[in-house]
Amino acid sequence: MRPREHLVPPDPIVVPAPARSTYRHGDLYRALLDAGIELARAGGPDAVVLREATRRAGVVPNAAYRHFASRQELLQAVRAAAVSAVAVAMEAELDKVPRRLKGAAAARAALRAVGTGYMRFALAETGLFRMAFVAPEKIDITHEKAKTGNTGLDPFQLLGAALDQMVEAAVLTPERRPGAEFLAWGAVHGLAMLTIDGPLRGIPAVQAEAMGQRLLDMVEKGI
Amino acid sequence: MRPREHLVPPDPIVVPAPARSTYRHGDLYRALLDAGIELARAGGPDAVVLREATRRAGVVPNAAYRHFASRQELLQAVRAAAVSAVAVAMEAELDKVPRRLKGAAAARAALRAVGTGYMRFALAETGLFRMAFVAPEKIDITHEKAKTGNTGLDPFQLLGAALDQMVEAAVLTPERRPGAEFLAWGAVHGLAMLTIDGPLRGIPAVQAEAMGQRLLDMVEKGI
DNA sequence: CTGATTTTGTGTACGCCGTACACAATAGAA
DNA sequence: TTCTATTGTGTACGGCGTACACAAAATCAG
Repeated sequence: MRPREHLVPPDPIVVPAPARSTYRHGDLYRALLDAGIELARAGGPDAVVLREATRRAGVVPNAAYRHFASRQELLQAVRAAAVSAVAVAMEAELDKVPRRLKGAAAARAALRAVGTGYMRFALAETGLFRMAFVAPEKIDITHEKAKTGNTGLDPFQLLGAALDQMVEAAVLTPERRPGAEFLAWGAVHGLAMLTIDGPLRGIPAVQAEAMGQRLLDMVEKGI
Repeated sequence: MRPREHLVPPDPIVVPAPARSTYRHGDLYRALLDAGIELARAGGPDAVVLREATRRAGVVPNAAYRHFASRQELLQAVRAAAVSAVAVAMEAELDKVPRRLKGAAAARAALRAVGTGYMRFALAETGLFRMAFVAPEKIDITHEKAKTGNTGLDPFQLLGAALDQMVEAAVLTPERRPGAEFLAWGAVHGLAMLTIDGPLRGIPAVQAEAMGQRLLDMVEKGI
């Protein structure tokens, strides 16, 4: 828990206050989560301000504490939603893989789809992407349902499945399989970071895409 | 500029107050920068709290504004120092490369040294590493002197030099050279992030090292 | 050397944040 | 219906970044 700059409320104009009639809100948990997601989408993890979320839900700041023990807990919930969105983006790319592809070609295409989905999500939803992969408080490799896409798999599992497929198709030897997700994930993740935050920031989407494909070539060849 | 949690001062016990005798501090800029570096080392970017830095320098909060226009500007200075430290870590690995190696072997060893230095720094100085590569406010690919190591090169330039060496040694074809730093950097950076913040966090140093070398194999083979 | 000027640190103040604690309004159970 | 657990409110605190007016000391003009 560290302090942070003070700020004009993240978005003071939009969503002034829903104006509640009943004393009870109805679904404050959801409202706060949604507000948090919206804030994260617009400005990444730092923009997820508890007070602003309650403001948008039309409720007093402390009301949040009936549903989240702390800001950190709200952040975790938003994070889970962001991770889930990444999974959905991957699944979208996987769906584009032609069904007619078999064996090695299909396996390669699947791995590429997973990587491409990841990269595209990073570019299209930068705030949520950053939210998804900030340092969690505690190590949670737990595959909670809140983090999955439509297939019920989270991003890590989707990647693992693609790699398994490569082993089956004999594109990847079984000895190289253990830990391979970290090589692939790491490579793609790093490039994504360079593109959204680092020296590659602001390059045209076409070039970013090209660089992404080139990196996937490298992974495919070198993994 | 987003808010952040409030906190017990990052380290309330240590460094209570140097207790100044003269009205002027002497070198407040340096003192604040050093305090900032110390804070970053201990807790990453979020731990760099302007008020705490002034506290450690034994000065009133606003005094900082005579040397930094904002907290953000202090952060930038700390960041430059962190980047410089990364360069030094890379140079340390480069120095270990046996002088007798020539041509291809030397080039490969240099690239590996750069990557290894990066990874090791990430593990050994996590706070500074995070500081070095947080999203800068503005794109600054500027190679300022504050960011270089002992050779006068910053991390990016050290990597570039290693890749140039690979082209000279004909390990890397000239067509593949442009943009190659982003592939290599991205891959290593991503793995570093997974290791310090992601699912690989907390794994024994030996395993982390092994994974790093495996990733460098992949880069070497696939770039 | 002396007085004016510039630099650098101080004091006070504001609004924002996360959050603790006591209290009020309501919904659901008995 | 009354009792009780839940959920939202009011008030308050301390920490943060930072604006503005002021004070001390170093620097410079004469």
